[in-house]
Amino acid sequence: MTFYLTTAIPYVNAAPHIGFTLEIVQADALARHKRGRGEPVRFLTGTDDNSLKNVKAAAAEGVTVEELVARNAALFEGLRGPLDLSFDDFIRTGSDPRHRPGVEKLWRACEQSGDLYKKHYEGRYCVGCEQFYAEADLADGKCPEHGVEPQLVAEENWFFRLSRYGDRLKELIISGELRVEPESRRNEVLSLIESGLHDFSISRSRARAHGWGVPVPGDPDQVVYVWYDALGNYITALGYGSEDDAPAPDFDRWWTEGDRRVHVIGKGIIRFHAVYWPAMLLSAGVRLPSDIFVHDYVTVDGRKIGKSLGNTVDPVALAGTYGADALRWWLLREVPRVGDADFTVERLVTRANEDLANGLGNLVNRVVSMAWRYRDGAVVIPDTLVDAADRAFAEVFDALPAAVGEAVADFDFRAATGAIVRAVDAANRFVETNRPWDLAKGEKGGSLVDGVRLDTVLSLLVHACRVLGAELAAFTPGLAARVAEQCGEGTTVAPAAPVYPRLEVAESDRVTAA
RNA sequence: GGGGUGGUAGCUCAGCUGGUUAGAGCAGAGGACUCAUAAUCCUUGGGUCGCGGGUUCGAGUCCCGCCCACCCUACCA
Repeated sequence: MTFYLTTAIPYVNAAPHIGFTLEIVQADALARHKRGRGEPVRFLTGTDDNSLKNVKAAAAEGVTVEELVARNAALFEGLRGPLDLSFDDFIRTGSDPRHRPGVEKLWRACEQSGDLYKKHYEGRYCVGCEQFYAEADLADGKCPEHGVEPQLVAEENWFFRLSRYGDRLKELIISGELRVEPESRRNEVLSLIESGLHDFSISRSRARAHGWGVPVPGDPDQVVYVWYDALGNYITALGYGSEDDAPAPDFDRWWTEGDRRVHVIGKGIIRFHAVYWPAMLLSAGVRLPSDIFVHDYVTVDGRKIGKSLGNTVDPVALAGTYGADALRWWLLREVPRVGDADFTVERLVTRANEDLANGLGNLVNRVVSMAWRYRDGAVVIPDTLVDAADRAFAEVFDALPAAVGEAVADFDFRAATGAIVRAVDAANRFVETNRPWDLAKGEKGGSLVDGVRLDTVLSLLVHACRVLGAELAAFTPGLAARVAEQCGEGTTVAPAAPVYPRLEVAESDRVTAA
């Protein structure tokens, strides 16, 4: 079963923050998990260069848009190493040559379906905000943000007949052909559709876009609305629209004929992904995504992330201090399925120490150490398990891959990582109840039974650690690799060495009590 | 204004279609062990399940109203 996974493409008016990190790590965990199961995976991320917010940010900094976009896009792409990401492809809507032809093709396809039309539009536009305001949103007729009276802008724009597609979208979502997760988000989308869909504007005047963006095919005075443009990245990255209908094998394989086409997005952009985008594809005669997984937001120290709030957390610095595994683990283990999650360095450190250092790390260390101390690193695997408790223990690890797989299939990372932690706990308990050190003493005292028993117990534990290493690979790749390496395979284990030392809150991160 | 989500032990959260004395982890208290990263294991205290009504033999779980937090959205009255 093929999996094509995407993140949303963030606009790059600033460096990446921890909020986007959640999204890309979730997508990465999905990608790694499926690859680990032997499924063909293609994982795309990228940047939205064409947003007007980029234009605004560049102006504020006094640099050209190209410069600003290139610089920040590099920062997003640069998350790869520090966060241990495995995306196969990275698209930039501005500079990537494959994008623009695809957007043009998509436009023409919608046009041919008769879904595009030009309409006169009038509204109160605040130049500072770069957006239109409804009368009701104005304070004393002035922009609430800038305190300036918005100018009355009247222009012709292209519109998309979204109103045509409500029924079909509803049907697709109800039938599950277009899956929206979690369920509460699905219901939200359905009620949004039921409340009535209105055509939406998909172009801006060239002047208002400051000449930035993709010109409308056949109407150079207009620029394609950034959302219409940006959403297209999911297929233009696969070669849709490349070189005047040259063959696009990737597009065929991963999209048209692919099994799963999964978008991972944040709650703020559901309407675009679950309504606008599918409608655009229906219009263009292109297949729809199969899954849209929606996550909520990360707050920091109890507050929404914002540059003006001064509480942005640099994920690269965080990964540098505490490691990619710790950051990934927190994002996947502690962020709830529904509801925002509050990030603090203390929580990151505590979670990593409890689960990874004290739990798994210590387990691996004690097991491998005993294998060396009592057996010189050799593992003797018993033919059959006669003891019921042994069988029950082995069953925990036989069942673990399926349990993790099901949780991941539900996009429930918390449940997936939780299942792993419970297995770790079971293994630590198994050590305590069997007390290998006592068995070793008994063996030394001449008990053959104790010797055999020791082999059995150690082999069960080594096997457990190997399974844990494999299941952890999607979530904490670095740690998982060390576990796998140390636990070896077959009848030997590598020398013992801590796979995950405890973390401490860095001096610079210590919050002074307010 | 409309729609939505959340409000469960000090903290972070589980609790599917209503059903025995409401759960887990962490933190707190006590104990055990020594293979291990002062790690692990066992025991234990702690909750008016936001508030107020209602339906029911029975509600954290359904219905109504309200409060708080957040999200999306809106010129119709």
